[in-house]
Amino acid sequence: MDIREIAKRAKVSTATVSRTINRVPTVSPALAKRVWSVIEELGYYPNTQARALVSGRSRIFGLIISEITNPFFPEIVQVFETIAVQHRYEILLTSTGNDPARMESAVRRMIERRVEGVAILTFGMEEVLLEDLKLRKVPLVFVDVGPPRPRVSNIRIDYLNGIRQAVQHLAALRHEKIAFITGPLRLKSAMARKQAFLRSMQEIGLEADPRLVVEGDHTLEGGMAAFTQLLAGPVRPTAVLCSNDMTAIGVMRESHDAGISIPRDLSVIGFDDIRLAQFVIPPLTSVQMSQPELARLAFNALLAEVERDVPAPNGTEYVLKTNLVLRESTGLLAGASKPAEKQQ
Amino acid sequence: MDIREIAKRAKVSTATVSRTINRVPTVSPALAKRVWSVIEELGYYPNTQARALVSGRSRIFGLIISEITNPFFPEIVQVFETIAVQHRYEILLTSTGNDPARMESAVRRMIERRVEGVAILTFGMEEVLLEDLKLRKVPLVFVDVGPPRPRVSNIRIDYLNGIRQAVQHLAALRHEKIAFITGPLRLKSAMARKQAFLRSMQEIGLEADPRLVVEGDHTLEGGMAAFTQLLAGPVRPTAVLCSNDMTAIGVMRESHDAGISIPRDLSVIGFDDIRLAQFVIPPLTSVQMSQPELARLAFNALLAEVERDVPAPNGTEYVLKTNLVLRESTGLLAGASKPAEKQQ
DNA sequence: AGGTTTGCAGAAAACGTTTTCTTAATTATG
DNA sequence: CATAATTAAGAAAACGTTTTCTGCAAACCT
Repeated sequence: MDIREIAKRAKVSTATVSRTINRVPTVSPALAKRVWSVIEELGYYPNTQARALVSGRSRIFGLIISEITNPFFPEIVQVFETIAVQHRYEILLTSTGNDPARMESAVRRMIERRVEGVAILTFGMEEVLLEDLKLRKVPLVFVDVGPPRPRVSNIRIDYLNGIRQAVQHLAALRHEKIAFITGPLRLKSAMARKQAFLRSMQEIGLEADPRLVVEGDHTLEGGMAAFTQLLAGPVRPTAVLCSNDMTAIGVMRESHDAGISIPRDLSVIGFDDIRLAQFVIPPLTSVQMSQPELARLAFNALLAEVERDVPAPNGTEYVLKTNLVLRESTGLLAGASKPAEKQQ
Repeated sequence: MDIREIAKRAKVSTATVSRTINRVPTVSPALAKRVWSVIEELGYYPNTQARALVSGRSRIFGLIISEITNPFFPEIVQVFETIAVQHRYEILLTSTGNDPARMESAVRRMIERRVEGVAILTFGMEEVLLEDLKLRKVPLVFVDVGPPRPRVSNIRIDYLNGIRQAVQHLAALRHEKIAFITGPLRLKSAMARKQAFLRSMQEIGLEADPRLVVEGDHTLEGGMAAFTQLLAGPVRPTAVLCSNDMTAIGVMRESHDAGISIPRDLSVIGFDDIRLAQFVIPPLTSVQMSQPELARLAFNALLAEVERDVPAPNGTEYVLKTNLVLRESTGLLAGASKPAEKQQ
């Protein structure tokens, strides 16, 4: 059943049916009513591929993430999808596992489906592979990529704000031996978090002991391994800041096994503030990077680019703040006396 | 840039280009080589919507799940997507939150995109809304829906196997006051799990105290609430079996706050065996329902239906087994003596 | 009243492929 | 060697829409 069938039964041309469906105002109410009633009656749904073909608009956005099984991403996907549906867009989702081969295949498939834009939320693994997309003038939005280029927008995460709060929070609790477990350092975002940590330490005159900075991989297991490594090292940290929440949860898991009590013997801070952070024991203090907000920014960046009729010379830069949210995984350094007492 | 451009430059007809791309064997190697080199040179990617339009095959499957933020689903999505890509299919993903309105919109969008099949993994919220799909003869695969119908396959979960193991495991540890926290009972799957529990209890002559069966909602918070309700009740359970892992994790969280030690004071068993179950403290004993396997079954069911040239009168029924996996959240009833001692 | 807008709706072209139909050239057959 | 069968590749139709182009009638101006 197609538009011609509708046209025939409503005794109008296919053009009129098309105009009716698309609510073009020039079609007279009488005809429109007739057309709609036939459409209802036959349960006709227009064929999107035919529409896309002639109109040149697929109404599809691509969404590239690292791993859907990483709890950081599902909420982003959820929000992105919800907004997309509201705007009558469909989304083509791919987890690439940060694997260049899979990224390439994803990009290719998206081009073949003629997506109108792609949000790349892999936090720093893009660059190389996306030439094809740029070449085809597909609007893109990245996280943490350099300065905006034509049709390429950027969401800059203000890591420093939240991480500084975290470091200062620990310092205020008298911690000085503060460890940092990084993410995989080939990710720009992981590098940026590490830099923000180092800088925050320096700002308040604390030495960031290189032996207390170890590399993780943003997974729970990676967090466990990294913490084991810290425990085996020469300096025992009293607090550990992690590049993401899964890492922090790994640390909590491992320290439980090692009989280290949180927050009594060790303070732990995560990053991302995924939902699960509220539910671990004890609830995890974390630097929040709002996932819904990130999804919204990414979608709107694409939409703005698509709907712009005068193409801007460059994409827009958006900024996402980060903020510390206090829970129960941090505490006063064991054995630290209160300042008042110290002064006496 | 389109197929005609390629044809012109390779000095062949568009038909030949099309045949080359689709690896139709009748095209001579010499021509094929010429065509491919032009394709490479120009970086040409075929337009999927044009292909779909004329061939009548969209190479898209729909995947409807309850909530992507529920940790049970991401792994399913992951595996489903991976297999789909291998078969050159794309997937249209929707979380419906079990909301009929969202389900309806999802179905409509999928029909408009002319999906070739839809996997509905909502575990028992389908029925009503899918008439449209059935009407259009779209192959479907459900979980836990009744007997197979034309073009509708079914994955039957063998709940009893795993739940019986769980109940018998608890019984073997001398538990008798075994509570059960259900899922939302409007889900058929939740009902089925509850029934399997009741039956397993009965089989071994244990009374399932109705006061120990409370309704949860398959969320962590729901688990906390349900357990609180149990604690406030007249009978204190020594073990609790949960309709899914998130519920069980909620119970663990709540019992920690209430100073109840697991497994010393309380044994807890989950259902699903999501990855997180291994990482909670203590690691959660759970009834495994393999998510990768489920995803594979669902995809293959659709693929089989699509590739069948003689349409079978009915869809196929697949069965997914469940099995208990032991970890550390279950233990001998406090105060129970060993059987040998008892007999002395 | 005669010409010029304006408004509505149909006819037909276009979108980029696949696929069917045709044709020309080659190979097999008696 | 003539004819039939086979093969390779081009021409053209088809897929289901949107959109441009046309045409006609009604409304508007001097």
